[in-house]
Amino acid sequence: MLSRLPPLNALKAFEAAARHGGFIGASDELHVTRGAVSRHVKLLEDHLGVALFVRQPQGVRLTAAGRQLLPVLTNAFAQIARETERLSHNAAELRVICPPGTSIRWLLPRLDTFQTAHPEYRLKLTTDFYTDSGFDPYDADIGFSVSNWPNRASDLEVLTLFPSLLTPACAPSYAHDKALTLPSDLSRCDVLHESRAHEDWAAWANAFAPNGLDPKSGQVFPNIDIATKAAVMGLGVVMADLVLCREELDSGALVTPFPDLVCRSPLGGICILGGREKWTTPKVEAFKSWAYNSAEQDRAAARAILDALGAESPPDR
Amino acid sequence: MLSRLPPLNALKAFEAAARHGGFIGASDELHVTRGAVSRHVKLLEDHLGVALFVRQPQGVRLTAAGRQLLPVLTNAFAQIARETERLSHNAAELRVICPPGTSIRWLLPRLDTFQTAHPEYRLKLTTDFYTDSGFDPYDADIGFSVSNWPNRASDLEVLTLFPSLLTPACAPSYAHDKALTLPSDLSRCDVLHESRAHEDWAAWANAFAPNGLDPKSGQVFPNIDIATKAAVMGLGVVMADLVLCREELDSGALVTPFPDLVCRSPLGGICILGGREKWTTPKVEAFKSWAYNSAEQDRAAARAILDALGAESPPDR
DNA sequence: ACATCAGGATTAGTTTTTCTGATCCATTGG
DNA sequence: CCAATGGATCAGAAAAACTAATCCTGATGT
Repeated sequence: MLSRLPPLNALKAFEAAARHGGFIGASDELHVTRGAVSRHVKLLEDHLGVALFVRQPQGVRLTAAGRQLLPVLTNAFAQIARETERLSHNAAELRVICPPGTSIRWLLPRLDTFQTAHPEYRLKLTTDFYTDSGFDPYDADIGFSVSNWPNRASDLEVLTLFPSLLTPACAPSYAHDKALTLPSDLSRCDVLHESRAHEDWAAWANAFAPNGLDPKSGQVFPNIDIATKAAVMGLGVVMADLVLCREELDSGALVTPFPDLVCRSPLGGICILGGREKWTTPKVEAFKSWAYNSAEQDRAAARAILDALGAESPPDR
Repeated sequence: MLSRLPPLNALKAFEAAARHGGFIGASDELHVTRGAVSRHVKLLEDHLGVALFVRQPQGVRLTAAGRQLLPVLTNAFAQIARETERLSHNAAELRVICPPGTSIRWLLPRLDTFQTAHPEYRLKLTTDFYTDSGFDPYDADIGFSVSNWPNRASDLEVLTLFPSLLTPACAPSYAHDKALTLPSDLSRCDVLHESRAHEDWAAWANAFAPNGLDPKSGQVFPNIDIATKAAVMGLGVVMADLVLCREELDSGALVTPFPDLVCRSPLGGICILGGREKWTTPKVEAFKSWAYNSAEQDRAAARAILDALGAESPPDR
């Protein structure tokens, strides 16, 4: 393809002029003056060595050559326009995947501030764990761990938003009924789980109640939001994330029988995960910085709790 | 199509870069520096709001978006290149139609001077009367009359090269044998015709030998060249064009029994005919001016003959 | 470990292109 | 005859593209 193309802008001017049947229409469409269109067309005619328009006082008429060239250009430009628009449109879409619990308890309540801060992006949230539901992979993933992101642990970037601090929680009446004062008392309780695993209970039990309870026992709920609501309704003890359950803890709907026995989630915390390729694109950058700023309160709260406990744990990046 | 297109030169730069897998290859192809390509690509990426390349120290790699865009552009540019090249190629071709007699006796002997004067045009000569043998009509027609040009007498331009002057001619021996001294002597002769019509004999007979001979009698040859050669061989009397038969007349191969009885051809003369649309294009203009200049001698000769006869006929344009 | 190299990014300054805005010109319609 | 339409043209101004030099990063080679 050694420079066999005529000046492309001249082609564009000709295409517009031919389509409008005159230079004025083209100049309106292209937002330039008639003279500019006239010049472009002449340039193209000189380049090709063939007249494309017959000039008449009433306006221009296409020559045979012009009639042959027009549809080719219109078609070629349409193809280009279609594809570039599709890319732009795609680029303006910010596809985020976030599991239901985190969505309901953290992301969704804050999302409107992102939309107002970045109206240029249309955010598409998927709460399934991994719907590989599209041509194109997701731009970012919010969640507890790397495990959500399908088969690509290598080129993955991570930004932690806030640590996940765990302690058992239940309705005040339930704590009273079960007379919860020691971790070992939990063996008398109904343990509530979110679906995915039992790592949270296992980690806490490992730290504070070795052999005191079976992490695999108890009822399983589809996500942490429903498990927490079940605890509020007095169905048992949930392993509460101090950030995600702050509302219930603040309002007294849930109480923590062992407020000093707090452990970090083995999953590390809530973070944003993303493929390296897209990690520094403007839209992901915008989302990351919005999310990180939105989590500032949560990080502060977690820091306060850790400090109050004597801070034996170093801050994470 | 309201300006939905990205900067076209940026698209071209991207396409070349993507095809070459690097900016250096593209800069070679486009004959610009690497920086220019880099800038173009960045401009396009900014315009689309999406990265097309992943920059790495070893070079660039296409992103998913770039991979999607590349084939569309390559294809669109190829279509444009194909059509514009076809038009250019066509434009460099000068298609001339000229009947065989005029071709052999006037055009062909002079054609090489046109090719050397205008090597930028490839001349394609067709000696059929009207081969509508192509997508595109002919650029010019050389011949006696308007009649060759198919069904388009209205938007037709004409340039006369030289007038056609007619007088009977035959081999010297034939003139001697038949003792030709008066036009009425022709009734004893074999009249030789070129194929197309008998207007030439009819016109001459009408002017100088009313009722003296039957213009429809005699032998018919496919073109004026063969008819003339037949006359040279002593087969009869041909109605000779003083320009087209000058060689035989000068050499004495043919003689004119009635040198003072010259009439103008009813077909008017040899001219160039052309459609109005192409009449002033550079290539037709070049051909016209070359042909007109090449005919200068012939016009002078015709003028001399007319002057010698007393010039009762006005010069034609 | 250090120099070197390849490939791209960046930037200032220059060249080239393109655009404008005013002016002309030919035709057409009232 | 005059105004309006549609294009051509030209000088000056604005914008874009290009160059050339330099910087940067990771790979390579000794």
